[in-house]
Amino acid sequence: MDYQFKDIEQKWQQFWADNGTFKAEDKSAKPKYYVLDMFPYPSGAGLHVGHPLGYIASDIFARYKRLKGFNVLHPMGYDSFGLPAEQYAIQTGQHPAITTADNIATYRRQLDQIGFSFDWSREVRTSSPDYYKWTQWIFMQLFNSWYNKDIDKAESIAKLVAHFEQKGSAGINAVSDEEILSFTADEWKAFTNQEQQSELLKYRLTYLRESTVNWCPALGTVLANDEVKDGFSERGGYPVEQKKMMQWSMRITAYAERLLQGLDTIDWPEPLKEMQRNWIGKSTGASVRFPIEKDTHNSQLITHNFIEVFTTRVDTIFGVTVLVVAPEHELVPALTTPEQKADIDAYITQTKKKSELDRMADAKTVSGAFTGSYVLNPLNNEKIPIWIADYVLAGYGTGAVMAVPSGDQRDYLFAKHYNLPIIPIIDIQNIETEADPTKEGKYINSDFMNGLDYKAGTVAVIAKLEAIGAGKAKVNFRMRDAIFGRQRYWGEPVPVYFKDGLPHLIEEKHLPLLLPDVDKYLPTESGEPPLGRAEGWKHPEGEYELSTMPGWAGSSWYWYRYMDAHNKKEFASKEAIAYWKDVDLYIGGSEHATGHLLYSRFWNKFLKDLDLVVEEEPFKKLINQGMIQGRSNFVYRLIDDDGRGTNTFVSLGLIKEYKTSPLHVDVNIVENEILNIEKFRKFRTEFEDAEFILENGKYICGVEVEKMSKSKFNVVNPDDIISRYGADTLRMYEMFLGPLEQSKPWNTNGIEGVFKFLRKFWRLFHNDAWEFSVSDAEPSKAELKSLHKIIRKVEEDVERFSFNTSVSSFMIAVNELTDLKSNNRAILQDMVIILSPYAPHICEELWTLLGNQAGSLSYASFPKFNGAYLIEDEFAYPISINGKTKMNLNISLSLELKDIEAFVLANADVQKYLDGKAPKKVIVVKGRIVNMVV
RNA sequence: GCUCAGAUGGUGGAACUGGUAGACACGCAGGACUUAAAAUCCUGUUCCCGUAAACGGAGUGCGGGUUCGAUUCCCGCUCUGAGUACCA
Repeated sequence: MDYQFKDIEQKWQQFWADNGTFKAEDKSAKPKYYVLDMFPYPSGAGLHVGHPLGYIASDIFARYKRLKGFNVLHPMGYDSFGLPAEQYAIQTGQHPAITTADNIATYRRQLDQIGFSFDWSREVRTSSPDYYKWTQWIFMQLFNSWYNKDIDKAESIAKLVAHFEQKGSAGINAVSDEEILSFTADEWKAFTNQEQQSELLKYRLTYLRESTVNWCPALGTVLANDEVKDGFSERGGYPVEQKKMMQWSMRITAYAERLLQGLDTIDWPEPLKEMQRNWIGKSTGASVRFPIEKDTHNSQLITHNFIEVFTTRVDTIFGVTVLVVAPEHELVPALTTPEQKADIDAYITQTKKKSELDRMADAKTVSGAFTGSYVLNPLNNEKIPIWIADYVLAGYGTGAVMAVPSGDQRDYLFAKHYNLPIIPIIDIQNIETEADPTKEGKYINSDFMNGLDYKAGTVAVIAKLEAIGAGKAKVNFRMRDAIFGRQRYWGEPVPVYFKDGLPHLIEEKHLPLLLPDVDKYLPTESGEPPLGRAEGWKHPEGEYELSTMPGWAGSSWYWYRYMDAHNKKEFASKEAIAYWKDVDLYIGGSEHATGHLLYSRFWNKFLKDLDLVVEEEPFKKLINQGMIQGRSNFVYRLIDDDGRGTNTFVSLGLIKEYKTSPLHVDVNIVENEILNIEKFRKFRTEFEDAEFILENGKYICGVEVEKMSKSKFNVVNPDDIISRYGADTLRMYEMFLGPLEQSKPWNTNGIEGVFKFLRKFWRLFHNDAWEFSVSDAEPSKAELKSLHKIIRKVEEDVERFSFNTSVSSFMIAVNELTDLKSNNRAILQDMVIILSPYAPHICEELWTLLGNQAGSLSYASFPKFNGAYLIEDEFAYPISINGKTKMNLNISLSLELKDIEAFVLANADVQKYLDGKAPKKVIVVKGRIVNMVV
């Protein structure tokens, strides 16, 4: 029979599902291997052809590892809480659970068609109560923990309480809020329960505090920093503003250093690690306290008598000529003198009006206002004016900087603009036109530092500041604690109720705290989140928390649930975690670099601190698959003399001769840039009687690479490809497209080649009448050579994730075997095993036709490479003169270098090239090349 | 601005530690089969000169360098893509 991909693929997909072929074993003598994909959010649009790219790669790898004798865990699930289902619910009233279930069904059908070897018995859905029970449980563990810096680990809050009871707050080195109390053991015991709980909240790893959040009025919710792009929400593109709110936060900053250090221990793409490093943003410097000049400030309002700054160049402290604080800085009202009040107020109003975008666009304009107050340089008591300016950010460091105009360009521009002094502090500094941030040279104008270099100077100045209590070395991180609440419906309820204004965990036995039904998915009239509408949803002791968890909650631990997906007692059993440990290979997009991938590492480290998991890092190796972009096609509509569009279309090569305007055309009616005119006439009714100006009898379309989207008519659906060519072709073609990690436009132009290859492979097993026919003869030398070449090549390629080159090699091997007219059973059976990770359906079929037990292919052994079959006794040496190849010469590989040289020089053709002259030098590299210099 | 990745035929791409640049595939051109088309098969296909072949020349973004030999290593530049940004 000819290659009937439809029947074959359906048959085997059914077989795998019925027989649980890919079920991973929890106990096995085989070594484990865990291959994970980033699970999808099941959107209503279904999968387009770009989505499966990573899944295909990981599936090939998983199948390959099974053949190599590993017990492979390769699961799939859905990140099914999220905004789109809720937006849809607001518009239609349909419960997000229903939308989500529908979408999941579509995804599942589409995924099944591609023939993935997922162990579906372990499927997880983050929106299922069986799952989010454990998300809530982990939240409770975070609530019950604090970070002990002395042992650099999270510990139970009970331990902290015990310490407070015995020794008070002395000796505690914790990551906490800034305003913590100092108390003795007796004072602690004298606190009311209320006071104690309020104090403990400042230590908990998940805590409640008023913070400035990214509020999106259009979405009615708070967004994380990584969900905001350029002042607009990533989803929907709505404006985002800053707002102060009581919010749940996660103390991820406690793990900043470990998150940074851990990057050196994992095999991830360097750009991705770099993004996390930048996001964590560690900078080493010093914090310095500048005492406020007593006479000038409004002493009634003052809360402390100094301004603290963070600087990475504390060595430049003698160059400070102005202290600049953020307009939002808490001391601004106190520092403003009556004479300057009008200026300051005007400036603050002006700043508030500017959106974040304006502020960025305005980066070059210098602006600011003088408060009228001064600080003193702690090292020489010089009076330094205090200004406010919006180039200083309230959210970074302390919201105040010591400006050194000679060393920092922004400070330089500021000083120039407002005529403030600029003091050079390094002998080789050139500050005529701009700041010079050099660290070379010796200090001048710097008191006791004069003559020292950067290293010695920094040490000296920090020592001095510490001695007088005005500063100390400090490490600062850019990363902020992560906001953990959303004012939305479709997320995990926070397992907390409020009593007397303080949060309390619900009892563990009452987990999961189920998401209640509501009449509408909108905020209440009083502005409470949608959960405020749930009737009778109340804890006996108080009101439940009304926000839900953010999208990243459920995805921050899901890889553990796959290890033991149905456990009712634990998020995963100790035994399962001890066996599967961590993810060996994780494939997904780089867009999660500073979101999911950072939060997951954070939760993992936390779970490790509690000895609930065994590895410090969750994902040993990570690969980013590239984005598949859309490839849009255009037709060119003729414009008439009045400037109106006509119903005539001009082929691409002729548009220079006419006046035309481009128009997106559905890529599914264009093949190799040639428009299918009949289908085009049916594309839209207005084109029914369209006319065409053709070239060579064809209409050629224009091409552009854009994002894949419905409005651009460039979405290619895997279902269409599969019904035309089959899943095996789709799988191989997606790999053939180019290197996995590279972004590339989708282009169906070459798919025929892959389809032809599979037919050619099928034909090796069949005679001219399409009857199955293989020979049991001894394989020939040439056949064995082809086979072992491909064995080695595929092993090398798969191990370095170079799937595109192995597809080429398969083509070469099949071309060679076709030329050899090979139908040798031994050879072809091994070929089937090697190809099966890429094209599993056709291989299963041929495997059974060869007489093997159905379904046993997935656990067959990958053929062993034997180099003996590849040994050659001759090599066609390229003979080059001055590096230019002139001819090839067959020479025995057993010859020594000297003999090769003699053999080459004795050759008549070589002599012709040399024109009778002796070469100056002859380079012979055995098995590679002969080069002569003349 | 900063950080990172990349630039190879008409197209997607290959060349793993410096050793025959353009594998494999698409497209295109010519041919076979066919009443015809589709499908299939064969041949050619980096560019330039040349009727074809032989022969010759150029050639991996640009300009230099190291080397017997550079797509690969080094220096400088241009362009493209991604991330990030008054981060003190």
